[in-house]
Amino acid sequence: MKINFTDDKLILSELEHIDLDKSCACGQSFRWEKKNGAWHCVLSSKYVTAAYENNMLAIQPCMRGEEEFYIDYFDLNRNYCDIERAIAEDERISECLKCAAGIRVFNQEPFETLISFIISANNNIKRISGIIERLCVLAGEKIEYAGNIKHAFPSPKAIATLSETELKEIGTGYRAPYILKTARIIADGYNLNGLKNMNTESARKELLRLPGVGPKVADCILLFSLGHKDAFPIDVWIDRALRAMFFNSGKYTSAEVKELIGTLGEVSGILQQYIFFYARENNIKI
DNA sequence: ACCCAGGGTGACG
DNA sequence: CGTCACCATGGG
Repeated sequence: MKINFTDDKLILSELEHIDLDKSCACGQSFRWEKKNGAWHCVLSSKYVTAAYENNMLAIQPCMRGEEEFYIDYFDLNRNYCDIERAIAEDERISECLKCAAGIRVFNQEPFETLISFIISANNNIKRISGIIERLCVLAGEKIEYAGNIKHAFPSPKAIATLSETELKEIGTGYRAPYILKTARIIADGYNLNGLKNMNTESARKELLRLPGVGPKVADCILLFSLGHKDAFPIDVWIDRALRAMFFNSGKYTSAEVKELIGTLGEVSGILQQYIFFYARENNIKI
């Protein structure tokens, strides 16, 4: 990877193949928005745009000294060639590469990921995105850049001080009390970042104590924001994919799937993203 | 009208 | 430990 700057633009070149469109739209993050050729988002209270062309990733605005944040966010220090080679060599999942090659698992902000995936429960990606956008408009700081306006994801305190009625009015439904209770716990000083330094199982047990966080949501938070790439979220799509690809379209026990995930290695959660993308792209049904 | 979506909770065995 | 009704909402 080569790092260059022109004015307020960071240009990363000599990257392995990365598919920014798939990565931003695959359902790991709900806030990236594509506007005339570039992806727009607010990360750590800053407006940012990202565009990929000619094998170069351009991030703007980004000043010298800020590049490490984005290199980490897009997981650019990880060798995805090795990961895709491992997938290619596993006949059970190699098919996923046809459509999912280039996917990257972002390293997102823990609180935003926590609340976002509480909202995701028994919901669909389009509606999740809409709810989160309304939540940001309702309680997030307005951020402007070059004539563009977006709202930052609200702080724990900003959500904790909302009313349950306000949360229901933006479409959160029965999840409103979960969002409120969990935001209050975080605003009260709970150290989410501390979970990065624990082993995956311990961090998972901690997350499961938060209202609205069950096994699947916990695994998403671990994988997408706490650096635990061995967390393997199983939603309805992955459930179908696992049955189709590993269990001859039949049922599996928790012990069997745990064993399977173990065989997929230390970054099984990243492989999960390739499988998830494939399952949705092909609308697999059992 | 019915089914589904990046499921969690609580009750019950 | 596993199962299951119930939970809001909007799109297919």
